[in-house]
Amino acid sequence: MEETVSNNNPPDTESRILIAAEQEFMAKGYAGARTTSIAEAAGVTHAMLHYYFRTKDKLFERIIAEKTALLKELMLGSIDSSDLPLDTLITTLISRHIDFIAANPGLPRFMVVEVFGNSERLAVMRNQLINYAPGFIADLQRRIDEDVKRGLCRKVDAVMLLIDIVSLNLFSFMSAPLFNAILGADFVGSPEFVELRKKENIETIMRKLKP
Amino acid sequence: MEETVSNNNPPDTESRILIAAEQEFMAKGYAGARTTSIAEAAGVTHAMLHYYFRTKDKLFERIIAEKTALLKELMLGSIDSSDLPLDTLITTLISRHIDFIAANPGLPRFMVVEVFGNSERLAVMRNQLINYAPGFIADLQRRIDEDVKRGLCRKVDAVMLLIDIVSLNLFSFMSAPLFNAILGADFVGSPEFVELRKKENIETIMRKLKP
DNA sequence: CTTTGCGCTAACAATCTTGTTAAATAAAAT
DNA sequence: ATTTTATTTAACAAGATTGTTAGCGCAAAG
Repeated sequence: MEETVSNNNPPDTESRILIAAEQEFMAKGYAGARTTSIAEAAGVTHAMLHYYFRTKDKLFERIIAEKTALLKELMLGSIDSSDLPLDTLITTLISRHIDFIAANPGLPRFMVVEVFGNSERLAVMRNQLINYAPGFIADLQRRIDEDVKRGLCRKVDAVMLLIDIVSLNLFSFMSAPLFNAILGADFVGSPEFVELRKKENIETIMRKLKP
Repeated sequence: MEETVSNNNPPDTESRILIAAEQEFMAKGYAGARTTSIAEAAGVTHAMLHYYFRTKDKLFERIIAEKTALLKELMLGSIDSSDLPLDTLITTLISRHIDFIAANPGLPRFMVVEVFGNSERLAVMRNQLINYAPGFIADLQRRIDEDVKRGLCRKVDAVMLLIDIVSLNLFSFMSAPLFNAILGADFVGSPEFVELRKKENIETIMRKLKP
């Protein structure tokens, strides 16, 4: 098994670089990040960064891979819950998604800026996740269609529904400074805001589905 | 009156630099943009860029100012229509907003990355727009409350409603490559997608408001 | 004990990037 | 026509940024 970053031992050089790199890349993006700053933050010579990861690019790919793995976990978790009744499923989906975002506050912005907006990087990530998505979407559509027949749900496209959910969940966290400017300092990220958005978005989506 | 960029004369040096700078900054962000690339794309010596705009920073501020002016126009237009009935107002709001985004495809991403996510730059933009926002929000809340009393509308917070609208409208356009990967090449940006999102988002928001 | 390999450091180097400057040219004013 | 001002160019320069390399020390393997 590979060595993990988070154990009780003091982190070794490689881990320290990875931790610093994650912070720097998330805060400033690929173009804005400096390998020297990363090395400094990690408390190592900047030559060490190249010794362990060769290039800035490869170090970045490594961080992207970690983040992709996180998304994969999230998706697997969603698929796990897919035998719940439709309304419970969607409530759980939104709730889990927002909890995930709250636990990884910088991630949405990072993903949109560095991956979702970049076709090449997106293709790489897509290949890592492609096995999970289509099955889940088809499954969700089937579930919706069943409930439509029973008169419990309006006819809705699963992809459009997921787009709505992701949009509603992600945007406010991506634009945290904007929303803090509107709603008061440090409101986004507070447990109250997290719960508020959950409730609000679940309500919005449920009403969209009601016949 | 100040000289505009878009007239029939061949654009002068300053305009050419501005056009190239806009493209470069929108495509790569502040950190990723190179003044030499901008100068090259504009077909001028890179010294000219410094002659006209002194520094990369000042050039960037100029682009930000232009984009802020665009947003200001959008907001003014929204306030103009604020004497319509509530449902028409919101339909118009969403429709106008999405048309605006479709006419300025790179803008949402640029704004979120370079402004909404950056407290200092956000403060500058906020000062340019602050005169318009609070009045509009208060106005909208008053309109909602009126309709609530008449039993035409559910009790909803105007700020939360606007957050929902902006989230639903912006996110898919910001993540165009992601959505194209899901929905098929070049789907986002097509007139069909624009109209689809309009319809979908209006429907979503209307259902959120229904008593 | 010696040797091998790994982690590490310090110094160096190539290229990129932003910004300056002195001088040439064109345009405008007097 | 002459002076003044604005625009442009080419060359230069400082510093940042990524990446390399030669060699040191140390621990483990032989």
